[in-house]
Amino acid sequence: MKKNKKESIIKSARRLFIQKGYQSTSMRNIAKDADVNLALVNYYFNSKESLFDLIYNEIIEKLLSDIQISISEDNTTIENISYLIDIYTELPIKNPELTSFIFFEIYKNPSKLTSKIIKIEHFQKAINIFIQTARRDMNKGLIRQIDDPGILLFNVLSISIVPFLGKPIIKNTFNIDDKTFIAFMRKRKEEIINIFNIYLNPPK
Amino acid sequence: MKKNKKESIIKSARRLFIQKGYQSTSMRNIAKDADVNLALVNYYFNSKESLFDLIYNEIIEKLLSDIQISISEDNTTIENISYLIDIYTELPIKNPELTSFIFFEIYKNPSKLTSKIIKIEHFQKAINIFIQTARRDMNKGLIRQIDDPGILLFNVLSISIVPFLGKPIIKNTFNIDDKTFIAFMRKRKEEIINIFNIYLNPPK
DNA sequence: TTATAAATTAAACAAACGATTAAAACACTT
DNA sequence: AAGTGTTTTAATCGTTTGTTTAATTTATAA
Repeated sequence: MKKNKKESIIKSARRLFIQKGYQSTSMRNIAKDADVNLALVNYYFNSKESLFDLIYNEIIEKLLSDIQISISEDNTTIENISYLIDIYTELPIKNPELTSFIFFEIYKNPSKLTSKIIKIEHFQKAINIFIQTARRDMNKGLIRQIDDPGILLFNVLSISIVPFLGKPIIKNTFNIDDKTFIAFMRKRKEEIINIFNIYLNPPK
Repeated sequence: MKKNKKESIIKSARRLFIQKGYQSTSMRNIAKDADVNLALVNYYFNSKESLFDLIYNEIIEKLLSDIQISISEDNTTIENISYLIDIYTELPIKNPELTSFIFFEIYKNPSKLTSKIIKIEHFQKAINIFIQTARRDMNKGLIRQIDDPGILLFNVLSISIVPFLGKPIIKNTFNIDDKTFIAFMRKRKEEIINIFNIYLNPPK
């Protein structure tokens, strides 16, 4: 439990920022949680905002790199979709509170994301690969002709990431525990893949 | 601009709470926006929290009643799905900031939703109608055999509501304006209906 | 008009906030 | 052991927060 104090500040800050958001997390919260003097937080990280930015960027990069490694032109479109759904089903199972953090913090300050545009170029690149692969598979007759593969990708991401945004709603509404919820999500994962499989199957 | 002061406080509070969330909205913000003395806010509504609850409940009720009126056993499953997608595509177009407000405030305090369980009974009722209608249409051979119609409903809701949670992300990533965004959403609406149409079409 | 209640205000409360200061404790080299 | 730079601390700064007080204005009724 000794450990480097700087590290434990980051650890506490990450946990609290993700759990309660920027506004609801105070520097005193962080200091107390890390078992460290308040002034030390400002000593290492000059301000609350810069500490937050550190954690924010860290998370965005992780998320974008995940989407990148799952999409490849060596895959079929169906495979790309399956991997995407899999990753974005499993990732929030491991980090249950991450998605709503992302959404809300971006929502409140979209420009912060724009400043990370360099990393987003990789994201855009992955999108292009997905679209090109889909066009290729359309020409091959492997999948149905669709207007805009970008919308398809968007729909895949939408449907896979939403449960974890709405987790508290779902858990409360249907009155289920964490284990049941995760089982529900895994079952749903197969179902979603099935939906896109059937949808993309070219009509005879 | 005269109007009842109590009403204009509610109006300002609603706008600010939705826009900035609970924590980032101060009583002084609200008072100034409503052009009213600070103490008057506490005079009419005893505390910040109870003022927030008022608005919160109002919004939840609106949202749940919308889902209720779109689902009916007189519809086919395809119709139920189409109406749902339509409503939840159009609703956030009119109230762009509503969805992320809902998600985040529920996320931070799920128990607040539980206390509205009476209203949620109506929601549950609508869910049951959807499921029964789906089972009926399965027996009729109108739609494909599916394991769990609840998951289907859940997927429909997921895919239709997500764009507005991610609106700032999308707008920034793809660098588009509001009009283009709305057009994109409307186009996508047809696409989504199409996906479920094809998916549910019973295999010969 | 006068009495009574409701609406509205200025002022202040204690508590919490992010940030800074200046001093103390520590680690390290010479 | 003395000196030096880094790490850590207690204390405090000026603001902002939600809420309350007590006084004042306005509306209502007798």
